[in-house]
Amino acid sequence: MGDMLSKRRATLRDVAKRSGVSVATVSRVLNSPLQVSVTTRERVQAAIDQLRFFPSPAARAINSGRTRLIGALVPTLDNAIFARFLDALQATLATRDLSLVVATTEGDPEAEAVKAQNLVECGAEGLVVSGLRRAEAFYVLVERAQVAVVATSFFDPGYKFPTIGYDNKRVSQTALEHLTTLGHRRIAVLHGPVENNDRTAARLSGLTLSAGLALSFHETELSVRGACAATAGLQDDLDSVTAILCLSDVLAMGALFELRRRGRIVPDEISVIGIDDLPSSEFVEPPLTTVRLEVSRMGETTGRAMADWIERGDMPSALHLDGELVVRQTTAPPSRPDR
Amino acid sequence: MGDMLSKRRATLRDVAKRSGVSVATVSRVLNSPLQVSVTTRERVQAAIDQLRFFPSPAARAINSGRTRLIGALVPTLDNAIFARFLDALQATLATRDLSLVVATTEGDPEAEAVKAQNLVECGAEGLVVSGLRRAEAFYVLVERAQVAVVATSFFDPGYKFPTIGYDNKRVSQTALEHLTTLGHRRIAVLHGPVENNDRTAARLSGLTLSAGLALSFHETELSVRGACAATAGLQDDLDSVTAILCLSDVLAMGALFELRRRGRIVPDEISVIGIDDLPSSEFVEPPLTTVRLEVSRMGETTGRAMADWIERGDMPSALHLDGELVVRQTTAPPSRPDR
DNA sequence: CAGCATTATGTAACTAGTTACATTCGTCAA
DNA sequence: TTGACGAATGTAACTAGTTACATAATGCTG
Repeated sequence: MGDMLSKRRATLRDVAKRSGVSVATVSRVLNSPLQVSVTTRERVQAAIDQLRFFPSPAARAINSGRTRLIGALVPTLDNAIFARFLDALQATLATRDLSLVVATTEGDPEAEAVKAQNLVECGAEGLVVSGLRRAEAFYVLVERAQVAVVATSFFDPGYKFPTIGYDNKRVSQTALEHLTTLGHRRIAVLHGPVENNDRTAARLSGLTLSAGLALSFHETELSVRGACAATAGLQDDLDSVTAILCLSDVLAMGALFELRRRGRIVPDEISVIGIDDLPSSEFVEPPLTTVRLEVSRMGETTGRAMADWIERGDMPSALHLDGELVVRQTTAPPSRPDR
Repeated sequence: MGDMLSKRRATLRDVAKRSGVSVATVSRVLNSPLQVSVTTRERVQAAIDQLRFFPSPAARAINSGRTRLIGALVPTLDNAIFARFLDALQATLATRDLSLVVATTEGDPEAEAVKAQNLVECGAEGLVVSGLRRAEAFYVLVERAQVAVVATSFFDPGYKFPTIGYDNKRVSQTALEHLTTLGHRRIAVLHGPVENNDRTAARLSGLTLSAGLALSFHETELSVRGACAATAGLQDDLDSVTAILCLSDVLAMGALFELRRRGRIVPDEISVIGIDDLPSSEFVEPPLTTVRLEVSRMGETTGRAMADWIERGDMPSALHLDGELVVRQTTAPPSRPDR
């Protein structure tokens, strides 16, 4: 035994020396063992085991020019939507032997640019971002580092990068139409912060005022707690309104909770609709009517698109995913149609 | 202008040639600009810009011996617990200039070992795993690649790797004690799959039968839907039992939902307690009594521990986090104390 | 103005692998 | 016996950076 010398990690050269062959042969044992005769192969393998040799990823990367790393930039992981998206993205990339590096941005484009720089510096060959607002620094970085970029969570064929996602404007329209079709005319809209969240902005832009329609907008923190508070803050408005349109399910849950606390019966007295369709949306009381966005499909699609781009060089084209209205039990015609 | 030559990415040598200095000088401009005179610095910078030079991460890594990458292996991202954990972990690592590579294992140790191999091959200097069961291949890998490993989601000072987490046994005992203190004696226990989930197993092991205590165990898929079905399946048992102890909040939510559907009043007719304290646990109806596990603190702590280990070489010691009983409104003394 | 310190820059040897090309050796056919 | 071929292996030059050391150029002091 001669392990005592191992202060430093063993290198290819060490293995070569110990087994009395050249570095090339050791490299072959690692990468194309069949090219090496059985006897030497075994000898080299023994040396590898004895020295506990492990090839340096960096050295391999420098030769192949590949890191097999994809970076993802999302506002937060602590949100079922992004978590599910990343779960699917990671799984899909894994099937293509790509690993996923994640960074969170809090929705701030400047932070995104900084984190993107980090990701690229640690070797990301491609970046997945979400939302449409980028900082200037981001474009500079992409130009410099020549990384592939796919933007998700929205759809816009005219965007600087390929986009994979929903037409957020249309999605909120779907929700609104459902309410208006039922006969609702005076509707409160509950939405998360518009600042740094262009998906919210896009969804809002879908809610245009048509004749006889009265919309009141209420911004709140994007959380159950926030939505509770906002619903509580609606106060008297609550009486003048027959439905609450929540721009995401988390908010709808808060609204439902607060309405129940105040003894308002949903959907008899007031209707509620969300957007997203979280796993738990089906299980709140009453089960939530919502517009389903299949984020895990978005994740898969994004993963495939990115892998194809990186691997085969075919830059993906923008891909539109459709939101699907899921009618459950929180919406009904207004009890006292007011118009 | 002379950009037309840029078929290949520009290297340090290219920049050196173009600006008429040596490679060392270019390297200095990049890493310690103050050592270079203003005039040459500007000249070099100009060349860098013109050639759109971007230093190769791999080449840097090979010299520094550092990749600044930490790998995390979790069963899934599509679970608020792990997502929050990773969110905190990522954020903490980011403050130490480390990036997080994630891989999901579905709780399968074999899959974990394979993914761990991938992570190490793409350069991870440390691995964060969760749960205590490892595949043999995992140990071999760690030995070979000399990576730092921190195990989370449980606490065991005698474990092969430093552990950061809860004493799952004690956590479930806390929940059980709360119920017994209230006077419950006949309790149904709802838990997720034991296979490939040692946290569940540990929690179960905390539920020892003491005199006069009757526990019935019911395994189900770890989801709201699964818990609904399981609760429905309880059928007649439901009458003989005064409380349901759910080994995680997701299950408790399913139980609550199904109980309401069946017209059982919680906590008057039956008590329910969970473990985890999800963000929404406070907002279900009625608000869920549970044992809070601060996974984001676990994430922060793990991040710090890992960074210290990697950076300063101090291997962390096992760290125990306490679960905290949060009494809300789903538990009460049994209405018809049976004994 | 010599002497010496300081600053700026260059040379070349590192990091740890991969790989094109050259060499050696044995086998078989002519 | 010689030439050809293929398999096995070695040599050395790559990959793209960093850095120890050497050298040149400048400034300041005595």
